[in-house]
Amino acid sequence: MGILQRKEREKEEMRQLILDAAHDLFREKGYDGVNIRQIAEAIEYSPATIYLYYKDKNEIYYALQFMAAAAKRDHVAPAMSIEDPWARLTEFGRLYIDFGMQHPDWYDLLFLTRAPMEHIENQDCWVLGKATHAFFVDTVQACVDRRYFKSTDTEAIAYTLWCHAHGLVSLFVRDRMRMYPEERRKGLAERSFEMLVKMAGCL
Amino acid sequence: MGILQRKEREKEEMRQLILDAAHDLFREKGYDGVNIRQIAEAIEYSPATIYLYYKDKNEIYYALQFMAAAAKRDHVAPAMSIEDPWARLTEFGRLYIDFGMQHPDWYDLLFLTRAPMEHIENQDCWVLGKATHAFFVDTVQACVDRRYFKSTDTEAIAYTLWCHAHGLVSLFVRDRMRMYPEERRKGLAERSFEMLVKMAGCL
DNA sequence: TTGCGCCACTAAACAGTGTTCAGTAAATTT
DNA sequence: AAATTTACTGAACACTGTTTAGTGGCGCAA
Repeated sequence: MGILQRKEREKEEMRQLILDAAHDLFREKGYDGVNIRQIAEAIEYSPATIYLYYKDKNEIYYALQFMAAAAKRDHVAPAMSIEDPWARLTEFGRLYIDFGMQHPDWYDLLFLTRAPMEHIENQDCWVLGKATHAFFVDTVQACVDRRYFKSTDTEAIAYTLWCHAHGLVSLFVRDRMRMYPEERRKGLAERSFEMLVKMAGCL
Repeated sequence: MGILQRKEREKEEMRQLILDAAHDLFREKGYDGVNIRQIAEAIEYSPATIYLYYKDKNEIYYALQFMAAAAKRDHVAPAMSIEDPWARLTEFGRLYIDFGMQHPDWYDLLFLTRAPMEHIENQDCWVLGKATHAFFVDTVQACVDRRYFKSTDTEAIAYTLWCHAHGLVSLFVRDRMRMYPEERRKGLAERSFEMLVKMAGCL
């Protein structure tokens, strides 16, 4: 039954080929600028062929979103092995923001596009995101246990920190910092993060 | 020359008619769900007529965005007359978040759609936004002057507060709070805001 | 009043999307 | 070798935003 296996492998390779092409085009032209015909041309197949491997454009979208979630997890992974909860938390925050700044398109895909997780098809991405979030909350909990915060409302603390990091990145990614000159934006973001770290002790 | 005046008035009325129809459809179906033909049908004119009054769909978009900016300004206006800077700042924050929660579509239009302000056509909206932001920064400055904060970095303080409020609203608006059960999300947001207010004294 | 020109308006088309379908040729099975 | 299944495609469909070539009526000069 080697033929079936080969076919299965070829099918998977084709799915990956499509995804890689979509990914390249996406990074080059931004997400909205890519259409099915462009992907088809990139892999030298007809547009209709794409639909033999992905149900619709959304499925490609979801697959890319999963890639983004994995990339984010890998980006913040170094923080996970830090022993001290407080150092782990701050480094996690720093890396989270760093990821958003370095990969605005992926951050956008993960957190700024409209409700893409409502479809069951994208559960993989959602599971990954929940795992990362759980790790984050656990770290906050560890800090709470060691009395790094005044408050013991772990949930609210975690959410407040997340709000700040997400707000910071998304204002940057969606270009809502125009009142500050270009060259000062990153510096301002860094000062704000430092400020939050100091302030967090008062939470 | 009353005829010219009448024509001018009719032209303006038509522009408003289109805008109102677009606005209604937008609130009903969300922004992406509305197209030119639907707007045309709503006002009982042909699609081509729309283009006699607005250069393209973006111009309608910009006009709606301006309406959203005005609605936001009106929503937070009550805070502006509060004497005490600290009370003014907290009430301003509360109303800002309240606006986002009550009008997610408008908030989306203002702060979450991709770089809509890069076009000169939408300078009106931008001017309005900058004015509101300047008011916000002035209030923070007044608090700094009265030593409500430890830090004297007005810019960073203002930005940090904005990040939190914006992050809070946008996580809510773009439905990224799925790890919390529906009925607890608003409560969590409120606890987070209260926490920030307390924490702000440590900034 | 009459005829000319202008102006608001539109039907129909165009170009670009995502997506589907009938047909084809090759690979596989019988 | 014949039958069937598979992988693929050209051409179409339905739906976008937008443009164009008119058309009919209104206002104005004669």
